[in-house]
Amino acid sequence: MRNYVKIFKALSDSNRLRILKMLEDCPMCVCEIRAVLNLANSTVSKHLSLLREAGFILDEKNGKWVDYKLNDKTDEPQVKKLMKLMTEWLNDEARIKADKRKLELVDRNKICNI
Amino acid sequence: MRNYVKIFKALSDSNRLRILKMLEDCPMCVCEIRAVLNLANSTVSKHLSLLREAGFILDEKNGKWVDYKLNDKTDEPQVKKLMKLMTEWLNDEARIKADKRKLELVDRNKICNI
DNA sequence: ATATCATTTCGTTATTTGACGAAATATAAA
DNA sequence: TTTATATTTCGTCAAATAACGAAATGATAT
Repeated sequence: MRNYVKIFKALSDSNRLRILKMLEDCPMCVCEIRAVLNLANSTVSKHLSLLREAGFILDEKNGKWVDYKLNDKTDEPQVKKLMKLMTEWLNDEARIKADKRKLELVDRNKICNI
Repeated sequence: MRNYVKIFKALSDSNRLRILKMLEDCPMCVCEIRAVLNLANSTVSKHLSLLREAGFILDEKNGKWVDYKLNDKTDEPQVKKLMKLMTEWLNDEARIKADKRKLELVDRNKICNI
């Protein structure tokens, strides 16, 4: 039960939904996500840790960055099912489409250097 | 987007999940739910209004009671899909099974009269 | 019409959440 | 090894949430 609540809580914030939808396109580091969402770095980091604890994403060290990506191969059936649904949902939302466009222009070598 | 958040928020509370699982078995009034969950009447009423606003349940006047029931025929695809999943999920949880057993013993003519 | 009773609304309180900036950590580059 | 920089953790604050009891509402039954 507790785990179900954790999973649904992870999905019940618009910034976290935006993050998940962007990660469908490609892995991203904290400062790339920050550049799109216009949030503080620490805020993005917190959102990512909630998504990770719920099982939706994985992190991977990559040079000086930490890349976050969807946990596509999860063996948790609930998470797997919800991630599948999420790929079908929200695709027509203006906000989501705008995020994805903005994401294409983001170059981690330029936008970092806080 | 706002609607997605509302839907997931509705599912991200254990008392609301317990309510939804009980409603799979039969419609219930506020004081029946209250008797199973051991919450104040007003608290149950609030949970029900959140579930209703998210589209998961409907209410129907029935004599002096208001019966709440699952909104099985909803035309909102997200709600429909999630309700389908919920019927498959949580069935083995001890808490849910206990709720359903307790529910069978509840007689609204006896347990109301607060 | 009045009394009864299920439900909702209101006001309050404690807890959780989402945000921030600053400090701590860890890795890469010089 | 020092410096730069990406990320996380910590402390704080404002807003949202979940709980309660009391009061208000609405419908039934006497």
